[in-house]
Amino acid sequence: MSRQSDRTADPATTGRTAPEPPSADELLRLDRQLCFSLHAASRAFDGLYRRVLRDTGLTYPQYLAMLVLWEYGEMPVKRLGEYLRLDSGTLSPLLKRMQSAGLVRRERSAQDERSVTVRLTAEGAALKERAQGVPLKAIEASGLGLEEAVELQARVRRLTAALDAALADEEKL
Amino acid sequence: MSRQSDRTADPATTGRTAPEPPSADELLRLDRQLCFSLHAASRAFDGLYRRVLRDTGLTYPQYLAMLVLWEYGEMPVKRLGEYLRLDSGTLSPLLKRMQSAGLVRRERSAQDERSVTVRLTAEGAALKERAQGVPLKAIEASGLGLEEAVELQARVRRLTAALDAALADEEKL
DNA sequence: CACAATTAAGTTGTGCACAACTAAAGGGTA
DNA sequence: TACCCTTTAGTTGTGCACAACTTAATTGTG
Repeated sequence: MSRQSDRTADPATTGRTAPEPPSADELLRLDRQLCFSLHAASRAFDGLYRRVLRDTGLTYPQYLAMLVLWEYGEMPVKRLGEYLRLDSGTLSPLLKRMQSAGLVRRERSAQDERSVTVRLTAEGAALKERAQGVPLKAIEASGLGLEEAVELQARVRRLTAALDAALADEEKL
Repeated sequence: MSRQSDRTADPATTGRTAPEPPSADELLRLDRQLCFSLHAASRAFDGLYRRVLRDTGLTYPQYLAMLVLWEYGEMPVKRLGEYLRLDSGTLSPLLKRMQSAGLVRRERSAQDERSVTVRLTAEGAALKERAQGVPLKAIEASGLGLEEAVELQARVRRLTAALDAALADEEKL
């Protein structure tokens, strides 16, 4: 049941691109395919982790925050945001929910009253044991080998860097 | 300014994996890197499109919906959701906003009163011209060549299929 | 035909992401 | 010291995503 457009061949699906530059319509079609794929992949990934994390009670973003805290220990909100690429507008309510769940505490720093230090509670630290199985399940479900996962990670990281640079460097675009 | 853990070597960053299976801690670290990268890449992509789409007034998900409608024309909400991998819980309010913006109309189908057909308005169809420049700007900002973009698209699509299959096939996980 | 099961769309509630803004603390310089 | 500027969190408002549920129309089967 092909749902292909009946008008023209589609270089993005045939894998053959004509030597002349693609038309605006062809670019829109490629854009559709690439954007859809990335957007859908991101949400599929979220869905997988939602499922795998179910019995830990964590959401996917909360799991990401816990991964940082498990690995590096307590740190200011600011630094956590740098790791997670999130600002306080997202982190403040996220951390508030995690505090309500008993996973972390937040305390104003004594040295710098502007800064708030995020610490794991005993419960939060203990949750690491229950999350031990998560990465393996996720990698298995992704159908990627370890090597492939590492390579994909590097590639995607370069992509992010390029996108952020484009956004930051040229205010025009 | 390495922020590496001081305890063990990190196969995910050194690019060398020991022959023995990775420890649970190493898997958590790899998981952190891969999840972060994918999640951050997705949001960086969103951010780029948010910027590039600014003067069209479209959000990124709205642009994705418009891409489908521009390419394939009117269709039921159900089918639009299949293209976009979105259910009515997301699509209903999204389409309502797009209708308020004058981009689409929604009409109950006469043949099947359960179904709602989504159609572009003249204004919505005309917006395609103003969006002609979007894909090129996006691809340039991503630092990908056309070939690379196509290949990445295929790879990411396979990943999504694997994830969805894992979610659907085994209710255990 | 009658009635249960299915399907399509919408609604409700929760959480994430981000822009724009506010509040408070810290740092630098005239 | 007094003032301004920067930094750090937090708040507000909007939109997306999804689970769970509701409503209404259609289909299938006895």
